[in-house]
Amino acid sequence: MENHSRVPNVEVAAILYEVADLLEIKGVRFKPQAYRRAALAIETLPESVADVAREGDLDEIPGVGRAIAAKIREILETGSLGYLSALREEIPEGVQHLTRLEGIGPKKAIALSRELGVRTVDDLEAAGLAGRIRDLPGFGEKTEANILASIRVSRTAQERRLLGEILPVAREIERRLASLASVRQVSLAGSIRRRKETIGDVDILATSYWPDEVMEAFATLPGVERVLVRGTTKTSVALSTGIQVDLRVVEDGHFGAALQYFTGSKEHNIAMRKLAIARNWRLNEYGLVDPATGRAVAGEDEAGIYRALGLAWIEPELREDRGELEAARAGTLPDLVGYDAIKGDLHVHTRWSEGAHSIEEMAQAARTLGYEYIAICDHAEGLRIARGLSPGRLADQVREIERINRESDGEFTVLSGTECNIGMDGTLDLPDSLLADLDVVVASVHSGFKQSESEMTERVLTAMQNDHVDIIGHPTGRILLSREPYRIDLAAVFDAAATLGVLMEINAFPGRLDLSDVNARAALGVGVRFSVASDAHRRENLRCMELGVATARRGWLSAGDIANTRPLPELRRILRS
DNA sequence: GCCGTTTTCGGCCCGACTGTTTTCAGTCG
Repeated sequence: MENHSRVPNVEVAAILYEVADLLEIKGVRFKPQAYRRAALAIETLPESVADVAREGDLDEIPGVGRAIAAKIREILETGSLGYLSALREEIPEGVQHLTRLEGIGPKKAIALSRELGVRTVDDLEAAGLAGRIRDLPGFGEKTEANILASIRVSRTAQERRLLGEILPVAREIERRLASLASVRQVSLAGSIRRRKETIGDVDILATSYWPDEVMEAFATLPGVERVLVRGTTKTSVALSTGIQVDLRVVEDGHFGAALQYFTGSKEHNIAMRKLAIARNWRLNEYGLVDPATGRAVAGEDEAGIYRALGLAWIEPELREDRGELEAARAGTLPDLVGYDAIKGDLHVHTRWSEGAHSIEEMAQAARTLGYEYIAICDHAEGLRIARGLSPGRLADQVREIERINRESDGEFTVLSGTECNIGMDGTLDLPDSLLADLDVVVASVHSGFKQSESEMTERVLTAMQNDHVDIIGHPTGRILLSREPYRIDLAAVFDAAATLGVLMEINAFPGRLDLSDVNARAALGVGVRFSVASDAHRRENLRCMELGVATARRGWLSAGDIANTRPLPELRRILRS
């Protein structure tokens, strides 16, 4: 009999995060940090926090001491936390909403609530339009105008956007800045350099001896709608698309320190600064400095800073304070899969089902990318909405692929395949006799997302038992910013995948990135191997492979963990074993 | 509330920008 100790890690973490937010609003010092640290550790824990609690090992989680361990146990047993309820009672209703507005922190939110009785953003807007904010102590006309502007921005701009949407925009700005005569070096920084799956705003770093010229050029780039902040080292603008871009300009000699600092993550940097303090140094965006002598120990390049702190250089994708500093000290950082390591794409659609291009067009585009092979995995009959192929049509497609390979120069191979549908009971929508003739069988869930966790887990495990299944496609079904993953016991799925030799897909489509970085790392930990695949529906989509590789890198994967970094003969052996 | 290459107690990351202030608090990243 299951008790409710299946509260997912993310829910436990969410409660602790809210406690941190409310404590911060109360003006409590240091505790918010402690709760956030514990929440982050639980969010990224490879195993279920409920299992850890059952073993009595909660206090072994970094950042979890006696007090927070007790609160976690309460959450696991009751599904809620009395301490949080009490905090909610204490904080005036709505203050939390107000702090989400740019420029309003805990102090201003409390003042607005206490003095004006503001409860909602709508209340706040009414007070601002009536000119009642400017008379509060510590506020003025400009603050009032800024608050009204923040409300307008919050109504148009989305909170976060897909990496795949932002990356091209950021690269275009980077390119324009690099072309300025006054700019010496320029780099993307922040979460976009770390290739996080969603991005709040774009951070760019440049070096120059004429920062004012750079800032002027930046503030007048095409697409800039509003200048939010304008200084000599930092300028922030809002693009007409609602995307915020921050540019920092420093001198050349500080490039490494500034790049390290502005790349983050915040948690990674805090851990770095603690290492500096332990050596009686200081780390900031201008360098690693010995305060006793005022001399810079390092700062021109990133590697020098890591080296001075006794660490190997850490790839940006790993900088989340998830153990990378310890690994860098011990010399056990993974040799991350390179962006150029992919030799083929194992999940591609064509015009035969819902794709836009022919098999030959997709193959030609893949060849242009330097690939050696591509697997055509159109939907099967179960997905009528995607014009899935009947067994007869699929047999036709296999013959067509054979013809294309026969007529090719032999340097590129089209593999036959399918993305078959895993039915509600785990059965596949193609007969085994046909699956046996295909090179690559991807099996994915496309419907019935509301099943219970045990039903969904059983369903996927059943599909994996089929000897012909090589890969589980987009294993959690999530759609970033719109659909939550379905409930499934991933630990059980990963164990089975490792045992059966079934690959887990890291689907590189911009809105999926499924498995996620954290899930991929958990799977890696139990010996799972992967396919990183574009799920392309047209030629241009093949390029989103980059996003999947980024996710794999954030999940600590090496090339050897990914089947489609292997040359074709070796790939064939992996698929058949 | 956590934690220890200074520590089981006394610390806890650091600087830029803005606005309302006459020397600094609040906010952000």
